[in-house]
Amino acid sequence: MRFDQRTHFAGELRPSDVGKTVCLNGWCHRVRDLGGLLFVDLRDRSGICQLFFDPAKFEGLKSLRSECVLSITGEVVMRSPEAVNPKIPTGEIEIRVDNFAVLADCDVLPFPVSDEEQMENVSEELRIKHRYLDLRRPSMYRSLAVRAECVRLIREFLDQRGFIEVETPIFTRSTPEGARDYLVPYRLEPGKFYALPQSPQQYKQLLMVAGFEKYYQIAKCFRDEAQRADRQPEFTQLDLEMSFVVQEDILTLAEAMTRHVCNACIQKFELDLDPVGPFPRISYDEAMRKYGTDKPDLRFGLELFDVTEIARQCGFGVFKSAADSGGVVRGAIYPGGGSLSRKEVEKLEEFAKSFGAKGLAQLFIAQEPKGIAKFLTPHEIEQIRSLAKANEGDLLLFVADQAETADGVLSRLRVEIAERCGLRDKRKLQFCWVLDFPLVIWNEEENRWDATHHPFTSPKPEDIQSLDTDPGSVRADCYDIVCNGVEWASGSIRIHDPELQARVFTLLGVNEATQRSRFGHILDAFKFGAPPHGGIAPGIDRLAMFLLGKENIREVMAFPKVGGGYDPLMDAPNTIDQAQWDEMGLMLKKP
RNA sequence: GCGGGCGUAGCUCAGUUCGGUCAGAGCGCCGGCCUGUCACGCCGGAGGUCGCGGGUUCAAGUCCCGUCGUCCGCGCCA
Repeated sequence: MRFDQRTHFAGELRPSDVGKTVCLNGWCHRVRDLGGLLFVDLRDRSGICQLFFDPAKFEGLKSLRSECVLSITGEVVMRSPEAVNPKIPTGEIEIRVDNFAVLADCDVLPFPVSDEEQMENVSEELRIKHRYLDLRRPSMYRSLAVRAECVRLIREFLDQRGFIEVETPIFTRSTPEGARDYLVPYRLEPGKFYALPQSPQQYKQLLMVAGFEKYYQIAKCFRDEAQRADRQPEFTQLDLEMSFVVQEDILTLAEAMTRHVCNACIQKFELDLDPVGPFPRISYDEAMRKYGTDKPDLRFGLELFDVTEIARQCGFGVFKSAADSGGVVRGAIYPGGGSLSRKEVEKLEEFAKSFGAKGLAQLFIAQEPKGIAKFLTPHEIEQIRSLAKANEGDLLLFVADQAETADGVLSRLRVEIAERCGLRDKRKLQFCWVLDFPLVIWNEEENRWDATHHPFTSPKPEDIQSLDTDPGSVRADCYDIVCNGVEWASGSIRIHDPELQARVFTLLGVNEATQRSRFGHILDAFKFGAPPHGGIAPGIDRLAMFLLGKENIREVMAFPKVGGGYDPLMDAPNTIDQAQWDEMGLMLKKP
């Protein structure tokens, strides 16, 4: 089809363009047919401009339907003062159309594309099935534009500092550690499979051995695990690695980059966010002690407190037995919670139970303390009040259980309390560093040590001596960036000494034969002059979520999948032809 | 793997408590009217396997059982 090329973008026309004859290409956003005159809002990537049609001059105006594709020529004219629309940037002018052509018709739409308010409630599956329509909405375009700008700023920042961007393979080998792999059958040897990378971890270390020194990649990662609002089966990380660095070098670089990228985006897109400040640093131990989690939301205080020692001595059976059986008694503070109704407190208890608490003991701080006060002496109550830094009118909530359970419950309760108290400031992106993770944690079920981060993470040099005697006490050169209670980036200094790497593998229960078969390539590589190196990997999708204030990762991905990893747009995954089964040498196992 | 919410017109929802004028609304769509709208307005109309299957009942959108889909969460996510 022939059509005239546009001379201008619809959203950029202003009174200064009055008198010009322009050609616009775009979509029919909305039609207003007043009988003796007709208006169309024409939309393109840049915005919206009102078109004026004189029905006396044209045939076929009935073919102007929502979301059809239009090409028009006409003259830019001023609107009369009372006809100005202050809601849109082009509202002072309109186009008097001389010629128009419908380049493509549009069927009845599955959802109201032009109505952002109604689109809020449209089912996600339907939006994703017709994503090409959903993405026509200016708000969706803007989300992807912010995301693209993040990536552009990252590239610019790292390129200026001498990094080289390298692509690593999507077809690689399975590493049974960590998440479940996505597998791709290998045609030439039936029974063998590629795996899609959970991250480019090993490749980037090999690039360090190769002497690239400063590498990054905007890398697709694949993990076959259950989805969440902020997790998709395939997602994107900024993967970066540097040689001849210590932990401080990575921290400095990553923090500077993050602040630069965020603040530039906030400014460019006029995002509803305060500038991102320096990142506080806290140790893993401190995070666990104060917040019960290694990803604390630091927009507010509400520190947890530990009353195990008081509990051990007290006359309250629930507390005492928990303390005596190796558990803990920890608590959270609800400022002003003394005025909550019984029903509201019950809701908090239900909340706690849904995360595994057996109960939620309450202590109301007042002239006449209530709740579990009757089981405690005035001295004990005062000790607890002091530990909790509580004042009159506050409510203290306690979980008595094994430390892991108590922390799990209380860390979530703390966030819930903050939410109810309006302490989760939407304007704030509170990044922080969490440092000094333990190298390994004991896996009760499998009866072995697991790597906290991954098996290539270096122990702190000063802790290596305890590797064999007291592995649980060994800290790692490992660091996370957390933002508003969400893990955003994770990194470490890597082991570059094959002997130390072998010792760590042995600690993790990976025997020598398995080390050879599964990690031989990287152990070999390290024998040929591996430099000290380390890196970090922040999530690109989540960064876009932070900046846009989105709770859902699908809002910042062009073509996301729904719940079970299903893509309603492509109808994938799907069956394959018998010939493809045969060619792959595969058969379906009968259930 | 588990728990909870939702599933009724193209879209968003009401109706499900307590089975019986209960096939409804707004938007969209179609037709008509309309010379300054911008969520245009007014009049009229079409449109439904109440997710699917089974059961109870004289009678099921409504109650029971099963199942599928989706959303949120738990487990999982080196």
